[in-house]
Amino acid sequence: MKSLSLQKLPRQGEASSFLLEQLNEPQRKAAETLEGPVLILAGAGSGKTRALTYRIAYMIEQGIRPQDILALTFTNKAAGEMKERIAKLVGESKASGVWAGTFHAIFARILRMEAEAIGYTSSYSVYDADDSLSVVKAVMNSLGISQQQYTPNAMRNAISGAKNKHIGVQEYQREAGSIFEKQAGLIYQEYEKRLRANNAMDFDDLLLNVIRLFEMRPDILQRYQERFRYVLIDEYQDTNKAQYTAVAMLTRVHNNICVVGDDAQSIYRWRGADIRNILDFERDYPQAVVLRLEQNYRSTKTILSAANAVISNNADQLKKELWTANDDGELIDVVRCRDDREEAEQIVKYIRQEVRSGKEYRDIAVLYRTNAQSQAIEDALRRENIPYTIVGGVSFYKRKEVKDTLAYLKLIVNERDSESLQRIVNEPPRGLGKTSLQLIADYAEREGISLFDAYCIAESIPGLQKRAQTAALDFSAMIRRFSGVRNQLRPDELARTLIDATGLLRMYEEDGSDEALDRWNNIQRVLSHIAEYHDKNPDATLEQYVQEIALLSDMDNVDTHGKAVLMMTLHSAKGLEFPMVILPGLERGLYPLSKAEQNKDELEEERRLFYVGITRAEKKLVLLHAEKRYRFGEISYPMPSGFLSEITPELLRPIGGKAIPELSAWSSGGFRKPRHEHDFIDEYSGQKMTDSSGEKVRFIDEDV
DNA sequence: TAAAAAATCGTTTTT
DNA sequence: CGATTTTTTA
Repeated sequence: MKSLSLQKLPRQGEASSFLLEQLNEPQRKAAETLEGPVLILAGAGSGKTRALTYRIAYMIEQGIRPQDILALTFTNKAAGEMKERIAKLVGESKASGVWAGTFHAIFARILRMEAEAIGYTSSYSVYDADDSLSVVKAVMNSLGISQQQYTPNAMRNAISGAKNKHIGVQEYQREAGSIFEKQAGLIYQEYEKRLRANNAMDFDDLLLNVIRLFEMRPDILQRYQERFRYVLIDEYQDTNKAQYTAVAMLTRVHNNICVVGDDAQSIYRWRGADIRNILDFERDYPQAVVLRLEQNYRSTKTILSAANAVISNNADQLKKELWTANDDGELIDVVRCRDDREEAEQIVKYIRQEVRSGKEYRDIAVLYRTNAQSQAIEDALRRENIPYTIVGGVSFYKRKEVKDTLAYLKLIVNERDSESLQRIVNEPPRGLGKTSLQLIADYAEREGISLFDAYCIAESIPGLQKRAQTAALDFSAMIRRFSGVRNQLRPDELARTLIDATGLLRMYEEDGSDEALDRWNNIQRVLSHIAEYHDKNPDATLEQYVQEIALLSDMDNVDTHGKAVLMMTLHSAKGLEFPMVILPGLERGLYPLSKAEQNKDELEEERRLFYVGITRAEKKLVLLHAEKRYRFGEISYPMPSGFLSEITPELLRPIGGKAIPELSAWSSGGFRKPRHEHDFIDEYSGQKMTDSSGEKVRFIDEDV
């Protein structure tokens, strides 16, 4: 056991390493305090990633073996960037030895290697939220629980919530009080049974099963404890109970755990993130060294003051004071718009103006609360020929044809994956309708065999039509044919011939409509993606590809250096920064969401989200809100967000109406009754404003 | 069985 | 409003 005193600790000014010279004082401390628990409270824009990468580089420089280091991040993108930056500091060969990835990706890898120990095979399937929802529906059906009374989504959330809190079926059922919870307990139990039967894990299982593995097999735990002598965790404020537990187990022996986070940026409570993990770190690790990175290098004084003012309204937080040596910068524009359409036009205007003054499109980001908001803005940008990239939304991987394609691949890797099987058994149509499917499923259940095995012996299923029998047999034979050669063929070739054999591509080709063509293209994209993957990982099997792709998000492929304005949700924007940030939709009911307004904790989370949004901006921040918005196909007249009045008025420049005197009145609830549209136009039409470039701009009445 | 028509829903945020 | 699911019809 090493102790701190054995460590070579350079005194102030006595830089021991070229690396450390490039850091400020607290960053350097963060980088050189290698042994024991370390908590780094890193404010927004304080060079957190820099401290972390230099720390790892310094470790390697100090002779720690790269493969002893485990760095856990929240997104694949963050992991990739970290690796890249480490490689720049210590060279590719050393950097590639470091284990860096998301919790889910790293744990999935561990589980693939140790699958047998917990009753899985290494070719287990990973179910995303959609898959698991569909299992919940099936379970509710078979248990005879009405989907009217409780929505499958609510049930899935209950199950996932329990898992994130590391609560198993037994415990959940024991603690269940309400009828809802009792029902959820039953569904939970059956759900687990089915996933296991399918040799499948959902996202939450990737964490839980690692804990189970470690609990059941101390020998295996010990191996990984030995292996990961140094563990670093980024975005610690967003870890959940399961992640906390797994990491605690891993680090118990060497106790070299270094976590970085900012409680003010915790925005995943709804997904089970437990802010106590970071708030209680000092209690959990009494010997912990606590460091604060409080100098912000990113934003102007104005932007930072606004952020500080907003977040100070939250009660529960660790004390830190973020400051900056940067200039005051421009005031923050608060733009009041007539409706969401005008809001989009205003955004266009700002982008235009910024580009005219010499900025690139990529310097600008539009960050919204909900994906639905992107539509109106997207239309306006397209109309105006402004290049843009939308992150997230309807994810590529969530599209029907892409999921179908992957389901075929998953099935040949894991025949027990009944979820994937049901998805594609009649896609394209093979003459296997609802009744036949039900008949086969019932038979499989009765005989206690897997769904796939039932398809293989379709000829002996009573009541099944001749035509359906042949279809089922042909289908299962095809799957088996490919399954048998899945380790002989190259993954890309295998995938291509399989998809060819399924007739999926042909179906869309024959359809010929624009939509079908689109789908055809998407399938081709998947296939070329596999080819690309094979080029990069020549030894990887299709099995590995299928498992890795399940953990990929749209965010991971975002090009922040491209030539387009970026549009995404605030959640996706965490960790990014832009010279100009535009935040639309600052209205009550939307931001904060109406659901959060009643609940203090949820309201505070919304506020942290706003804080994240503000602190993405380097130079210029624009806040917009509309007085009339289409929501749910209906017109609503929302009040401006209460968050707006939390910003010191001196930092704001109101545009589009007499916003200053009214801001506080609005947000304290003094907003007038929804007015009729003609009132509105009477009041504002023709009104002229001056924008920051000094030119006359017409805000209303400007129909494009 | 499959395609077309009608009804029903629902909205945070995502690894 | 738009996507998805259920019902009707060929």
